[in-house]
Amino acid sequence: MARPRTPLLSRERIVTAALRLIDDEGLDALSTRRLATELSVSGPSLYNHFATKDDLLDAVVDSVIGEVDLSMFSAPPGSTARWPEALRAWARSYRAALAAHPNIVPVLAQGPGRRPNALRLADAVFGHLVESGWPRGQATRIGALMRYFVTGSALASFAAGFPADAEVYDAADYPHLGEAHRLAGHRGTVDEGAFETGLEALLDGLALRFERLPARSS
Amino acid sequence: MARPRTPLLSRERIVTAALRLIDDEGLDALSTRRLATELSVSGPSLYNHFATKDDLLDAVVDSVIGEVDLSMFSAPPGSTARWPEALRAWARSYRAALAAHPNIVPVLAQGPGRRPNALRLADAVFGHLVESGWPRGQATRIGALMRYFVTGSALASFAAGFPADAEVYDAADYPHLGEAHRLAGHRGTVDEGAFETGLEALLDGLALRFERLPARSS
DNA sequence: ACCTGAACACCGTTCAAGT
DNA sequence: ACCTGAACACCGTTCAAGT
Repeated sequence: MARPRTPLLSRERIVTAALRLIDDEGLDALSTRRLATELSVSGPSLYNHFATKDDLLDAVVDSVIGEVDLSMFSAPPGSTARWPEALRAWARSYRAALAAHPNIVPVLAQGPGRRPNALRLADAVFGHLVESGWPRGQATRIGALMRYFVTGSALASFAAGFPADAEVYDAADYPHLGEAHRLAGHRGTVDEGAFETGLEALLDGLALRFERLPARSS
Repeated sequence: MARPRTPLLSRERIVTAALRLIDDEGLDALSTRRLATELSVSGPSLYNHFATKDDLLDAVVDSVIGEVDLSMFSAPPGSTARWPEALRAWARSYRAALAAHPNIVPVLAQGPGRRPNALRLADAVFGHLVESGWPRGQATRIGALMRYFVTGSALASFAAGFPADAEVYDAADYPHLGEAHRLAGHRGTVDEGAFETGLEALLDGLALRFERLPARSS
């Protein structure tokens, strides 16, 4: 065929197909050749749009991060003590975006790198915390620890991590896990409950620290 | 050569070499052929000791989990309100074990599966919380959320995730990240500080919930 | 500029053959 | 039981060739 008069591929079409493949069959299922087949082109065609497979993965990751709502960080001025509400709403949106694509979370958890949406996210959180009265050092730490918690919670279902067959949990070896085989059945509620409990505990703990902050000038 | 009179390989030798390869060069550098070369045998030899590469990875992961200290959960009886101290000590040991081998954390974060050390860990945490007075449902959630936080914090350095070259952080795009290029220089202290802040906030938040629990009979 | 087939250096895994 | 070389069906990526 050689060059068609209207391009067969675009970065967007490739990213969409790659994400679907990862969602449906896991990160290991994404090979350049397989993806090309899915798009009805030959393998090397992809290299006209992305320099390497890693570059392509970066674009997939950033498209997922782009789904995270950041609007709560540009609230009207004067609402300075609203940071816990903003953080709560953001954490839920962040988790929802990642949990929709759990297979790609290990890639994304490596940090913002040069991905624009990831950098925008970090900027919005940090900026909001500083404007709310947190010292810059503390704001950095809070951004980090929130990312730890959210990515950890989206990385894999806690409940689904336990095998569903009861005979795994020999009472002699694991005296307290007798009911663990039932976890997989409740995976949605267990993970949701753990996330919400952890989020509220974190926000409460941070609020205690915020109250102890020396008075600020503003 | 064929079968030597004293075996060239053992599961332990293979696991040790695999972990070193992963630590030194990353998860992608671990191939069965490369690992075999490192061990001075031919590729297929490994299949006498592990059924698949995934089985081998499972063994590597479990050897890392085996380093986590669980002794704080078998404290003398009567110390029922000691769960925050136990959780704190455990979380630090857990994080230290994972942070020593960050490249394998994505694999390990998928859940305990059938790995004995991972199941032992889950059993110890859950058992201790229940014996301390937490309802079983809450104990499950706390085990989950602590794993979220610890694996998230060990998965990747927050600080190292930001590029060290200042020109990435265009002030027009990211108004608050002007100093972010310095993060990589402080990666140890930033990540340590974020982990400790988050851990204490979580424990404080959980303690508030523990106090609100209806009185228990015992 | 954008696609192709051929080619290179890799993979994980199977299997018959050797001791 | 435990190792070997040969083989199979895959990889990511490069490159010359086509329009």
